[in-house]
Amino acid sequence: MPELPEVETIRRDLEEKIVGKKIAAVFILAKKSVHYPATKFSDVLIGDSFSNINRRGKLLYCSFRKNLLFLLIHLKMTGQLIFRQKKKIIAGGHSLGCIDFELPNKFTRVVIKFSDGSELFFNDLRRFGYLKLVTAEEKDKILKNSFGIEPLTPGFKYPLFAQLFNNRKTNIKALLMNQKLIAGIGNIYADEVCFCAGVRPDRKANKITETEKKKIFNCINKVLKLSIAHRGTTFNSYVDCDGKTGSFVSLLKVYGRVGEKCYRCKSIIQKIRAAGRGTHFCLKCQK
DNA sequence: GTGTTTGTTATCAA
DNA sequence: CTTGATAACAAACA
Repeated sequence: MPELPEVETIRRDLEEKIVGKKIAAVFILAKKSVHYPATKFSDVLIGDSFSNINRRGKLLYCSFRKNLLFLLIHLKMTGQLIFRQKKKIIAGGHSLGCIDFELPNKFTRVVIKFSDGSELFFNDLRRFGYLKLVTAEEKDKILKNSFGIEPLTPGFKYPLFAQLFNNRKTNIKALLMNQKLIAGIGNIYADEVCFCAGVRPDRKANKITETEKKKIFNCINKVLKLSIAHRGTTFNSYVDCDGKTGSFVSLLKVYGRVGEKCYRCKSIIQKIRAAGRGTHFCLKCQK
């Protein structure tokens, strides 16, 4: 379940690993995962190279050196982007510079092969994610219409954030997960931010006090930054571009901890359904 | 066989 | 028109 910290980790990895490398071949193993005619998709990419890897919320968008189209990548729930250097076979049959699982595997949907022999694998168990080619105009339209304030940027200022609460009758969890209001927060970080701020996730947005709003604002910055520093949360299928797990899972305070003791007050973590999602919180620490 | 997992969109209601 | 709540999708696992 890649959210902002996981997608940002992948973005930074890709920037380092694939930018400038010449694309030699593209293999589309699942047509559904590519939102563009398959042969044309390959034609556009082959011979070109990535020039920039950007992110807005949970969406990656990449530009190319030559072609003017943009590649949008959404991992949805189970998408992975794994980069593998060319296999180096050494004496004894072991290989160097490889991750410890087989690629491609049965969840590999697209493979992009570079001219130096390295490969990028798009794996997606649930097939919700996609690779999509769009024009600059389409890209701009999507970025403008689909996303609200971007956390961790200079534009993420408290007064702007506080405005989102005005006259909103929905609960704070739904507000935090609404991509058109704030970009990048999903189910895990919505729960973690609410715990950090001491606010129950099912509280109505328009009943949240000024002090609480400030706490929520600060907690968004704090939680997301800390998670990025730990290369994200691996709960189910998320891995970085080396196929490695993120370690923020060990710092989760409430998500996935139903029935366990709150680290802060020792009372039992509750689980309810809010905004249509499994929602975790501490009765004592969150009001 | 059943319930659960979630990012996003579709749909319907107010 | 806006907002909100809910279902649906997909696929695997316990």
